[in-house]
Amino acid sequence: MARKRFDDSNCSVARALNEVGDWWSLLVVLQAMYGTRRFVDFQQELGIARNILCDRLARLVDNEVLRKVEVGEHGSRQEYRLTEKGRDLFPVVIALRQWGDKWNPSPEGAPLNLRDRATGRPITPMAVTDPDGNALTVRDVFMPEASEAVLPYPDEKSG
Amino acid sequence: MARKRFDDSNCSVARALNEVGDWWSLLVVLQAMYGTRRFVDFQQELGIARNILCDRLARLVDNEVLRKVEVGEHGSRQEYRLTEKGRDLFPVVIALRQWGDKWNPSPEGAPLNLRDRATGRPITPMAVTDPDGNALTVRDVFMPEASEAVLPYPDEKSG
DNA sequence: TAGTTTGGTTTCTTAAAGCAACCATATTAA
DNA sequence: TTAATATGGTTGCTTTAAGAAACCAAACTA
Repeated sequence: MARKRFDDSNCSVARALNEVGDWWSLLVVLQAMYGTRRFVDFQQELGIARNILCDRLARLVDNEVLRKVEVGEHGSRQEYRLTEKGRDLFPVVIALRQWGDKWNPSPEGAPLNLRDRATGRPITPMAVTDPDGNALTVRDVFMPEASEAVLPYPDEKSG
Repeated sequence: MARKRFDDSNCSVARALNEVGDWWSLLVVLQAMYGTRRFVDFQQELGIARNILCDRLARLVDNEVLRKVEVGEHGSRQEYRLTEKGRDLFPVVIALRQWGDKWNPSPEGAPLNLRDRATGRPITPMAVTDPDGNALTVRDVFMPEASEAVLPYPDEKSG
């Protein structure tokens, strides 16, 4: 690939993608959210090559998205658990899932629905909102610092 | 790369990543949200190789995230504009940005802040919520269909 | 004591990313 | 009128990552 790195980008999206923006990392995190903790389980559930899984797990640990924990008496078993930083990717994963469900509906039919464990009620669709909870589209927002008043998204006549 | 494809995966996150899960696609979408529409502008702002940009734009058009529009009398100028599907990635991008700002703060200092164009008020942090707007963590939710009651995320004692 | 589980590493092949040069059309500037 | 420049690519080459499969060592299990 000869990938470009974005460590030093002053765009936080680019920096975020640097950590979880490759094909597998976010799926590993998702799988961890499903409860998977063991190397072999990640490998089987995702169908990922072992060397790539190794690399991704190590990088996610380096970036403190996962934590490697020795379990068992003699340290022969490891677990990979989400850190707070990792669990904090929940909104990202759910936003992506909802986008996928909306625009590329599952061939299987019903999308996965998540519910509040306490009340049994379904989660609500994610949206960017103002402090009153009103949804905002990309056209409703602007960046105060931006010199171009037109940013971030100019309206189009026919679109 | 010899990348694995997820077109037929019945996981909508995997299918979503299939469309916008590579290094560049989401940055192209982000740039489009900033108002960029022209090939050369994408190229300069992102510092992406031209052939890769070509490929990504074509794929985003194929996937109906972008729309290619001929502008100018003689069709010598094109613009790439977000479709509704593309604009609908706004929550994904913002969730990712907020995660990046929280966990990998900009070396430059202040994170980019977005405000409601109408009221000037800042957008709120994104969260997965119940119908009353209460934030839910990954530990607060479950999947009704899942045979394993423990899914999606088992609590850990020391985590 | 032989087999299995676990968590890897190594080697090799394939394919994608990045760079730079090239190219055709259209506009602008001299 | 001609030359330069902007635009939107394409082509060829090199580097590097992804994927598959084999190998491996420690520990547990039958």
